[in-house]
Amino acid sequence: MISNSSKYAVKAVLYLAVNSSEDHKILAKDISTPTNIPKAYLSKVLQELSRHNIVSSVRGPGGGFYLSKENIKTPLMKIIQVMDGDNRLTSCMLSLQECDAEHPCPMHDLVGNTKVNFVKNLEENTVGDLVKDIKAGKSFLPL
Amino acid sequence: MISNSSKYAVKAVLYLAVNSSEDHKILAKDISTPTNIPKAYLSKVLQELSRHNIVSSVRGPGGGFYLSKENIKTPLMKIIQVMDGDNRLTSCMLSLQECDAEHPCPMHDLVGNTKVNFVKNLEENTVGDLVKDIKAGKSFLPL
DNA sequence: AGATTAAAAGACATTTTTATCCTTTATATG
DNA sequence: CATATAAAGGATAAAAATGTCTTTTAATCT
Repeated sequence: MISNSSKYAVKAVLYLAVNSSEDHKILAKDISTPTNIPKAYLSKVLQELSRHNIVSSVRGPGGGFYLSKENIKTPLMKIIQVMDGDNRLTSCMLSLQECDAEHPCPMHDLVGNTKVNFVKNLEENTVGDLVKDIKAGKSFLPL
Repeated sequence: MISNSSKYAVKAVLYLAVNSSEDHKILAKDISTPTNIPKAYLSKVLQELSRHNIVSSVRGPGGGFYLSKENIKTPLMKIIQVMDGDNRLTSCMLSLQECDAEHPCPMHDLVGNTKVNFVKNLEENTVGDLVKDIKAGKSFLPL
């Protein structure tokens, strides 16, 4: 569905959203351990996320990763786009060029609405929205 | 969403469903050309599909691939399961073990219903169902 | 300034996916 | 039976995804 890298990215961002702040930054290794994401690979993921302003980072002593107020407003879709590219979720199920509602491929209607809803949800919901659910006990990040 | 191999598989099966029959078998290379699937790779895909009774094949002169009456009843989900395994579409968005309706991960509800519907559609619809749509002009396989 | 800390960056290794090529086996036909 | 045909099977190659390691850069603190 989405790549491992995307899963790692979402997990790490949510972990930061729940546990970090501008004055409580978290080291890569301290995200790696509770999330079970290999440290070196996670570092690469965080680096990429940082480059796209999805997470914030500071080097040196007292440094680490955290989410700014801006970062928290990131739509989930952006995380997936950065890690997996634009096409993985949105492209035609058979990778045909001319596939749309008027000229659907054989799988289009089968998947069409549900996929569109899915992507819409990812675009409309931000990191902050998910954190609200976690804090309200509506969903769980087992760490 | 689904792998390239799955896309190739669905395309090839639909091509056979529309163009072949037990007394009009089609060679791998004659599927490869119109579908733009690399011949050698397609052969591997067809081999795998044949092994799982999703397509039928006969060797030697006059041989080739075709779909039997039974083959046409194959649910689309089976094709994807054979090529991509069981988990790609159905597993938790964050690959967490304990993620279900009662104990949802943060992305579960965001995607949950739409994903369940999607998989249900793939399970309920067969190759033959898609062919009906194609023949009725409701969808298009551009070949 | 020098030492230490931690992310950024680059190089490299492994695994999986995608793709190609060559040999073998089954089938049909002269 | 010999030959040609076409899928099955096996070996190999290239590309992408995943994972690791080392060096460099930026920041902090004596």
